[in-house]
Amino acid sequence: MRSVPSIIHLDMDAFFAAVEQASKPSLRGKPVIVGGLGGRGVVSTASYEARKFGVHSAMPMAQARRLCPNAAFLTGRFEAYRANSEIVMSLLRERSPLVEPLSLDEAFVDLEAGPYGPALAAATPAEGAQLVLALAEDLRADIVERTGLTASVGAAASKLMAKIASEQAKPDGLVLIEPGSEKSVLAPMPVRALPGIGPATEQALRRAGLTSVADLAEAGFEELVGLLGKAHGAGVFQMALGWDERPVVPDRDAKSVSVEDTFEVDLADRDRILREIDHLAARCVRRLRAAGRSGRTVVLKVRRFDFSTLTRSETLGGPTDEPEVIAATARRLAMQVDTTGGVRLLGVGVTQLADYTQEDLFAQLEREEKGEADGEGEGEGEDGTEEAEAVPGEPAVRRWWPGQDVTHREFGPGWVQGSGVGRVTVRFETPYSERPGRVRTFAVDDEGLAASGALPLRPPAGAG
DNA sequence: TCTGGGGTCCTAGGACCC
DNA sequence: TCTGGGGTCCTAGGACCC
Repeated sequence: MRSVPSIIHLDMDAFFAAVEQASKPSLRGKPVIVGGLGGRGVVSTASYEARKFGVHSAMPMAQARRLCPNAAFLTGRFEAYRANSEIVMSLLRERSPLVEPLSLDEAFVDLEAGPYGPALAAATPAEGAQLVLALAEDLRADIVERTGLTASVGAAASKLMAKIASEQAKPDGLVLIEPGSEKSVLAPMPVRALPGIGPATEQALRRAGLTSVADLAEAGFEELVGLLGKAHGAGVFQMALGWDERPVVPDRDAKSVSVEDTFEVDLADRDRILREIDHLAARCVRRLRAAGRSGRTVVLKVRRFDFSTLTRSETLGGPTDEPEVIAATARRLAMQVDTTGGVRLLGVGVTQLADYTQEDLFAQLEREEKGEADGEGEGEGEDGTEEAEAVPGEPAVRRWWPGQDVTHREFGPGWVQGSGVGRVTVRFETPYSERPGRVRTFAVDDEGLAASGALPLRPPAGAG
């Protein structure tokens, strides 16, 4: 392993919630909870103010509301998260071409491959560590300057230790783990501190009397492989010794594309289930095509009323991106599963992706014979969000969701605080407002009110 | 008001092939 | 008529991560 801690792991602090607080001045310093707001939603991200009340990711939203009733509860605005993620990733790429994003808010960077690589290679370990610290602080400052958001950074000689270090650095911090000190840093930690050890593995290890990383290192390769299986056991043993040679790999191609929906009320009706599968297949295809890819194996996922989950898959003769083919395959798979008692979730996915779209000749031929147009629409917007189901003979009712960006003809840009009983409440403020904005209430069908896009967190250059 | 959505990797059995 | 042994593909499920 290298002698200079030139691998960094960057993790944005409470990313989704932080973007909301930066976008909405009235929420700064207040508990903010982002996630699914329906009856079956869970918390995606809680701001640090909300975490003080015990709210955390993956917690059922109903429980979060009980713990922290005065928080702002918002649905995700992925457009805004993606835009800020791209700014952060571009700042990372200025430091090295070897950037490996793990999600919108997390990435590894190998500084040795970047402009400071030669300096790092020539430095003594002590000088190298100082240089990495300076580079990391510079990066964190750039991120604040460009987005107003804070990031935590870990630096080490391996991905494993860089990730452990960034965890220690949270929030808004920087931690460097000296090369050579890996084993002693890890030893006192609980086994759950190692990435890849979740609740099930923790339990298996606990039953064998292993609770700390030191216990794992002492147990040895043979015992861990016996407890956890070949691959996992070997991996856990290496991690316990602080040994990790995995390279930072940029631009990994996705291996699957899938969409799924949990329904507010379990679905019992077979026809309704088949219609939902058609919707999901159409959404899945839209994502597939946007990525310029096609897939050979179609996967149907069903979660039943009792939360038991199963998948059924079918591999086709060749890759396809035809909505009709994917929908028909998923429907066929659905006919094989017992749905009595109701279905809580349905999902449609595609794997065995082909590098780029190879036209499915059979489906194309079939389509030409029938003279069909492309399967568009499906009652959803371009971004895949669902629109209210159209009811013939009735005007469409507009839906407003908490957190949503809007503009009003008279009052300008703002965001939806809440809506109900025919009213929608809007707070008029932008990321650049110096004070919390004013609140006004409108009829849900107010003609002056319209949905709008997310504003950048920093005013565009030249816009004052 | 119990438990989202989008992924990755691994295991294991049976089919199939040489 | 006491059994072969790999390698690869397909399918299903499970653990884990953010």
